[in-house]
Amino acid sequence: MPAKQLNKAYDPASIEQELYDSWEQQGWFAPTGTGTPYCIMIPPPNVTGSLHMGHAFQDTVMDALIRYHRMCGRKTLWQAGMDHAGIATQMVVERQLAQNNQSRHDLGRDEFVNRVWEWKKESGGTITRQLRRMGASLDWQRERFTMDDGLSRAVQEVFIRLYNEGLIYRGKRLVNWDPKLHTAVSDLEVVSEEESGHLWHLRYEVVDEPGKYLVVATTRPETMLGDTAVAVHPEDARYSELVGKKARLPLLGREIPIIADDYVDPEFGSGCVKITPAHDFNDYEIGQRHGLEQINIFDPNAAVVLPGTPYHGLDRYAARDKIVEDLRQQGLLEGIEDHKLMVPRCDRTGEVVEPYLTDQWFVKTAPLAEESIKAVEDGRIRFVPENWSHTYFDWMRNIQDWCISRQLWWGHRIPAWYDADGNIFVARNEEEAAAMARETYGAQVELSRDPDVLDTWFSSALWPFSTLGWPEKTEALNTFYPTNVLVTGFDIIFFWVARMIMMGLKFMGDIPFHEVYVHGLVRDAHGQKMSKSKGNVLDPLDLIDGIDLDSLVIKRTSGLMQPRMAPKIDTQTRNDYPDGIPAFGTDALRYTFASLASTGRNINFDLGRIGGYRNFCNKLWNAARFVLMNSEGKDCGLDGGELQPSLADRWIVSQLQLVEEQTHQAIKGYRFDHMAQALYQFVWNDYCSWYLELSKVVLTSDTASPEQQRATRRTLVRVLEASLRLLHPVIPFITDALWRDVATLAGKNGDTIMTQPYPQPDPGKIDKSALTEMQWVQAVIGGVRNIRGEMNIDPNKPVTVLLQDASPDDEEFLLRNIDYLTRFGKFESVAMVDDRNIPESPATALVGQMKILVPLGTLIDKAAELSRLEREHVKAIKDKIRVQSKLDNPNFVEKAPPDVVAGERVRADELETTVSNLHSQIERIRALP
RNA sequence: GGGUGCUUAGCUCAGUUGGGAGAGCGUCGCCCUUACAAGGCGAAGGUCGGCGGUUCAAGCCCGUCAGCACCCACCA
Repeated sequence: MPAKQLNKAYDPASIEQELYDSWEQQGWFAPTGTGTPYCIMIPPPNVTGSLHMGHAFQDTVMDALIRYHRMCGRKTLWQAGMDHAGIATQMVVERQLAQNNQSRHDLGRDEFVNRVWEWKKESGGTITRQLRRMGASLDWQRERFTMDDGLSRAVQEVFIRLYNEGLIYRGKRLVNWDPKLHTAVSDLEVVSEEESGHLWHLRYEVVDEPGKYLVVATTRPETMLGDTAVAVHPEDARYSELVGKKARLPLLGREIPIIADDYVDPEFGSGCVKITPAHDFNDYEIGQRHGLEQINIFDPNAAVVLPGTPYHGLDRYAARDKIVEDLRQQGLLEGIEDHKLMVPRCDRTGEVVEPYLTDQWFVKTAPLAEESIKAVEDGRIRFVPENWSHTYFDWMRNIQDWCISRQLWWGHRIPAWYDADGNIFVARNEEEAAAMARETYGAQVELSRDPDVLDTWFSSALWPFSTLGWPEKTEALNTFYPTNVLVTGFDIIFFWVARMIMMGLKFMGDIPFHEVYVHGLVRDAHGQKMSKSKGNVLDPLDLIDGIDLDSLVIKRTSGLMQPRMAPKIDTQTRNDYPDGIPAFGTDALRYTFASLASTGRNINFDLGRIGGYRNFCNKLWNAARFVLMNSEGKDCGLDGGELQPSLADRWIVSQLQLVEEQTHQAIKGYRFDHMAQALYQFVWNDYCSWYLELSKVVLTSDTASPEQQRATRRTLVRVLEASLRLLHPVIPFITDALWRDVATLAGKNGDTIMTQPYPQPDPGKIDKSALTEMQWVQAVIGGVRNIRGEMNIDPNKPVTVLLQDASPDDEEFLLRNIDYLTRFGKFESVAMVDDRNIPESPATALVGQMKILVPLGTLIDKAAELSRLEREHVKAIKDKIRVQSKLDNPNFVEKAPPDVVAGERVRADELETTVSNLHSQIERIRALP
């Protein structure tokens, strides 16, 4: 494509979609070659999900790693797939049914599950479409779903093996129960937050001691219906004589024991605690210790089931009100105080979770955890940043058994059957279970299957090997397991990371990944969590495509949990984005994420930054246009021919080696922010601001030789081409679009940049003398530019430049680079002077010992020049004092390393000259009329 | 109650064996210079949260205090 066809301005929308389609159609996302395998498993997004900023960030990081390693020649797989998300998905479909006034029970289990599958087929792939918009080079050919046949088989296999080893058991335990969903949830799925409540003080009479009573304090008076004891501290003198006696439970009149237990804090409240083993986790423990009865008082809706009492059928909160009122009337309510308490809610439904006694399945985790702790301790698995391993250890060392059964319909059905006596047969299918039963009984018996399904995280835990074909011994497993790195947020270390490690070690006999790169959570520009209710959510696709203000407002204010927030969000949004959000394109978004990917902490997404990176893309785009204009159809040294590289050519090639090295190092340490900054600096400052401008001197010169022009064109094209490859992992679209135009000019062949080798630094190409000389050129030009800027000299007005006190090196540099200097500083002329012929009133700048003089004659703005010089003078004096005081300190000279001392001496000398030069210059300007 | 992390320019953040304080955005001044005004050139701006210690030398190491954020936990 000829250069003139490149648009003048970078327009992401016009390139991105087309390129992605071509990548996918060509099959370039699949692993190829014979290199060392490299594999990342995508954390499978929920099938109900849509892309949020956290995904977009995480996927950018993973895609950058994948593209980098693919270009480095590794046989690279980024495993695609989705999670069936049990609760979330079931809720979506139930909500749809509810719109037609149906419940899942109206449909029946089979029909309901069919309906979920249908929904999944129609709208379950939103997020995979969005991933494509992000440029994610996932191997879609291998896409898996946690409920597909292969993965379901893995789930069943794992369940059966764990059961047979005694690592899965079934039992009646107190679990977290969601009374709305009618299912148990695991500890992790419960989030407790502080809420305002009350502390009720109740009087329990002591049996056989008329008039004597104990006062218990509770935040949940309704649970008193299930009390089976009152506890005091064993050493609490106030109550020691009562221990062993009985208390009479108010309202019901049951007699319950008064017991002593260390758990009770004598300082808190009255020092007496009511014990409800069936509805409180602590009380459950105490009940176990003391052999107390467990009285369940709720049905699955958390309504009271105590036939014959006035509370039967009341919801837990209605029961609370009535109980408190009844106690008051009987004079048994000692008092009520306000109280802050932690309220446990289900993270999916927001419902207050009820501790509830039910039969559930559990994984016995301790034996699995042991090996998993070792794997991190001995470094087989490394957390990045390292401190997350503490979080991991902490949890693993105190791990509780994992409740894996859910009373839902959508999920992997538990492979267990029961006979009429409640005997359990865990098997691959009903026939097998029946055969087992026959063996036990010697006769055919009626079996019923366990209705429950497994926790979604159970199948997620197998993801690193189930996706690769386990339990078959597949080639893919052999090649890609263990995977290289897991990229994830710290919020699911317990849910997922820990469990994958346990399952991987158990069933593969090896770790699931070598490294865990833990990133922060994406927040808004001020560190606030992005949430619908705060109205500060940014949709990655809106940043890519742009969105007008009204649409944004509508999006943010519709479907709110608290509709009364809408006006506030409306105003706030109109304030923050008066013109809506412009389209930045995927590459700019990705570059922004990369630049924010520093270790560990939160990622505050500042809209101000994405604009800067869009501009960076535009810069790159236009640099490419410039290069194409100047090299297409011209001799770029492809056919051989002598080359005479300029200083700038040698310099930029040297800088390229340095930035290549930095880039490799940055990726190795997962410091995408460093990578982004190094490449930004190189492309914008070194390549565009300096090199492209310097190249014009050769390209447009009448006197430059063909050898010089050839060398410059060659350098121009090759450094651009290498830069595109360096940048490609982060900004895949623009780099491929440009590369396809630039490649042949740089002597490269291929259909896409994706599969080109990643640039490797060659120390042999670093030309130190070029670096030194270029630094001098930059300093001289900088000095003159500074004078121009500060003196307000018209940028177009050529100036005479004189150099004083030049060393032989300075003179040599000047001679060699006079073309650069005249062109860049808009010099009218440049010459050496000695003390005798310095002009009347020059502005000055210093380069080492050398003085740059720009005679201004009567044009000089005396005040401006003085203030400029004085600023520098003060700074130099401060530096000088600091350095000198160091050198005056004998301890420093004795104890600091010699090279440091020597360095300071050199610096002191330089500053000495600088100060005196500036001083005399100031005197001279002052002396002017 | 335990634990972790953070505090550096107006804003968002880098600063990895302790040795001359940085970037982007924003601000100010001058320029529509033939790749790019989504641009060019120049400039201003910081007692690195407070205090103490170690050291010749501390943004960096140690202690302590303050503030912020998050995680875990059974105070009824």
